Amino acid sequence: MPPSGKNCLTCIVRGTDCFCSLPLNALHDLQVIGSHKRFNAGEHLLYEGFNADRVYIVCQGCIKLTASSSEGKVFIIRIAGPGDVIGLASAMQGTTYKIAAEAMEPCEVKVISRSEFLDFMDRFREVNRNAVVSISLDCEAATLSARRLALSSSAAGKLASVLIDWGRMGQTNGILSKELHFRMPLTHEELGSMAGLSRETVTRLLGKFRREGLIKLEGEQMTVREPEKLERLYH
Amino acid sequence: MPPSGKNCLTCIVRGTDCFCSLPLNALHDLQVIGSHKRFNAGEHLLYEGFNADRVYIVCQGCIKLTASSSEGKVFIIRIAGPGDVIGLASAMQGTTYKIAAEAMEPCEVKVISRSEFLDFMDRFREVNRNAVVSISLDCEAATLSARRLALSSSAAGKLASVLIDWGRMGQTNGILSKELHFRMPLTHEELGSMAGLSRETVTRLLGKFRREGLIKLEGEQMTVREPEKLERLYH
DNA sequence: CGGTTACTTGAGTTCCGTCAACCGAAGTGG
DNA sequence: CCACTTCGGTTGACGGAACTCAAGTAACCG
Repeated sequence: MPPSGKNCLTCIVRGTDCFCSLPLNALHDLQVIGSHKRFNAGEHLLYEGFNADRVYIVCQGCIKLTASSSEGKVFIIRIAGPGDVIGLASAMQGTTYKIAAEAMEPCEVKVISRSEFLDFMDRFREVNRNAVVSISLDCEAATLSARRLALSSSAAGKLASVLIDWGRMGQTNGILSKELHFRMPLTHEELGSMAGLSRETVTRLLGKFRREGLIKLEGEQMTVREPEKLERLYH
Repeated sequence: MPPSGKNCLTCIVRGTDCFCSLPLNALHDLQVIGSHKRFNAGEHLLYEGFNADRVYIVCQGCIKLTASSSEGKVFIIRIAGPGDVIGLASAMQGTTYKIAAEAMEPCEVKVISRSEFLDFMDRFREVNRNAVVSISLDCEAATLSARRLALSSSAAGKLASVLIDWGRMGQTNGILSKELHFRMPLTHEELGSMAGLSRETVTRLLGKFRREGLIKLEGEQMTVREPEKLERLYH
């Protein structure tokens, strides 16, 4: 059975920063409100500028949150996964979405209208609390992106920062290990979109990092051998 | 009498996105919790990395929210003013502050401990709602900064975007006017810190904008004559 | 008047984006 | 089965934009 199985009560997607970590009575409510929906890879859940009249809770799959310029340049702010809520900040303000959301693989989500979600928040203080934490996480992710782009003056620093942040999230070996070992399914193009760099520059830098022994690549597996050294490229 | 006069009930700082726009009973509570404090220009309210155990409500004055690199480079994420809450996102997550806050002029703030604030949120659903909106605004500001830095490839585009965003906030003529007229009290250094540019580049670009008739400068008064044209520099 | 802060301008240099060509793998369709 | 396309990655050459360094001006203030 997939993580969700369309049932919020038996769903195994939980965790400290997971929106769905709620007491049973709230989960009962969550189960019956909104609707379940699937998206294929490449499909958009929502677009920038649209009226923020609903929120999405990710049940399964990865979703790119992006901002685009009129010339077609794309910036990836964050990649949302199971347990994340999408569109919450804009919906809470009752304005328009400030970013777009695009499925990176086949995804399952729960769609809840703004008004329904507001009611849901009013009924349970835990929902309120989790919503606040969800938006806070969004806020931190955006802050981190901005800081990266503004403070690391070199392309190497920006890319290093993206790799390390990504690695710290998806680390597959123990936290205690000095090395970071993780899956890196993103294309150079996507890494570039996160770091504000061109695809070619990403290729060149990853090659350089590899040659210098800072990272190791084996297919989708990436190992950052010396996180501190990589981090110091920030300069 | 200054805007606040240390009394939340008679304070005139209100507005749609103001945290203190609350019903009377909540204001009564707000009046008695926390403590009132003053900061001189240049003093720090909080530093990056510190335990997020309190939040600040700005009563009066402007406060820079900044991120700094180890080399001393500074990035200004946002400038908070009366009615804004500082440190909320980090406090809600119970982690550390991700940014620093520095008074730009003599300021008055209300300091509330994290636990006291959480209680306050639990007592009034309106406080909850306003806290959510406050964090959402933070989130949007950070997103805007990130988008600016990532998507505008030229320095001119970044600076233009900072000027226009600043202008739209502090506009002193009617909203209907095509031109943006506003106070620009920031130094070139500060503008650079917001746009991710060096001080010299800001000087050169402002000169260029002025020579091209895109903006007009009279002391602290700035007029953006052709916002659309300036905005198109985004390229 | 000296000291500080902000702004201005010039010269030199480097970094990275762009353009272009090319490779290998995977998928598609007749 | 093979020609064709697409996608992701790689590498080289080039040029321009912006950073840095440096020197100098202007305004303000005790």
